Amino acid sequence: MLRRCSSLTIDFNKYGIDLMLTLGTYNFNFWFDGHVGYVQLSAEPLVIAEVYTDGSVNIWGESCDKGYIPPLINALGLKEDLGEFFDIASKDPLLKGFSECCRGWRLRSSSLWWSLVVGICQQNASFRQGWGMLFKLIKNFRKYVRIGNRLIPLLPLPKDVIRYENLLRSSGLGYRSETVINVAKAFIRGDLSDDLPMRLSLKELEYVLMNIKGVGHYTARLAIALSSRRYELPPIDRWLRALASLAYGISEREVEGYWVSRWGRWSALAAIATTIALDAEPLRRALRRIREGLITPMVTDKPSPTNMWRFKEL
DNA sequence: TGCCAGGCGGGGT
DNA sequence: ACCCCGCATGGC
Repeated sequence: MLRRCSSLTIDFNKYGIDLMLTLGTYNFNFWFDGHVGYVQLSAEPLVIAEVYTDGSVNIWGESCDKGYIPPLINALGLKEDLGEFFDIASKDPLLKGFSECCRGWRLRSSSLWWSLVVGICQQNASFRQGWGMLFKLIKNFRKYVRIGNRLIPLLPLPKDVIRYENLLRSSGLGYRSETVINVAKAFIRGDLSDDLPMRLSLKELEYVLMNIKGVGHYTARLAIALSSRRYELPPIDRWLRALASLAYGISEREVEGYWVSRWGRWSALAAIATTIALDAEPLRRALRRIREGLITPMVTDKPSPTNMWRFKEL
């Protein structure tokens, strides 16, 4: 049970933010319904922002400390100026379409812990499978909080997944369960903490994360991007490597160096945006989309990054 | 029904 | 620095 700590209205247009896109991309049915979104700002103590697409915001918390504004700004990228990113994107063979449809998009950031879980679930799996795992994981842990007359599912914490390890397996994570456990133990030990992204350089952070068995370059860099709003290190996987090789006309081994020279401090954001632009379709189909110039998100009846919030099951 | 999918680590060379 | 393989699971 939470108390409403504060109500405010934010002029998201002033910041160039499209809330429908920002809340609706890579989100689940139980956190966004097309009208209102729930964004967890802190786990302990629990603080949740209830964000309506018209810009009104309620802050709900166990206790009403005043410190919720910086996390809110951070979670929604309120002060993030993506002008330079979209300038590069507007001339880019992969993201030209994205720069036209999606200027108001901002990445919703999440805690380092949850960002790692997200990354792990994308390993060696299709987009659909990975997000299906996360969906089931959240539901299986059955942690809810009541806001108004809604029950909002909460993220499991490191201590939860260690206590109920079996729920990872039954969420379909397969051998990835082991990696999630390793990460959870690192948080319990104190080797990892959610404030690490602010304290360490990105290279240091990457090094620390990669010390965990099951976390490699891809997962570490995706987690860094999702949790720190710093995007210098691109998570480049087989999928993006092949797509960039085709779009830029370079060999796969040249992709990472070229990607960074092209996108600079926006490298990881560009990688994530590419998945949105191509609806995270499996490689074959994504390659075909590039050849056919279909590089903006499409309206489909299948789950995609921009429409998956509409699905009650994944 | 096999085979593949936004990786990874451990084993080779 | 490379290359190669097995790996739990779910979807097709």
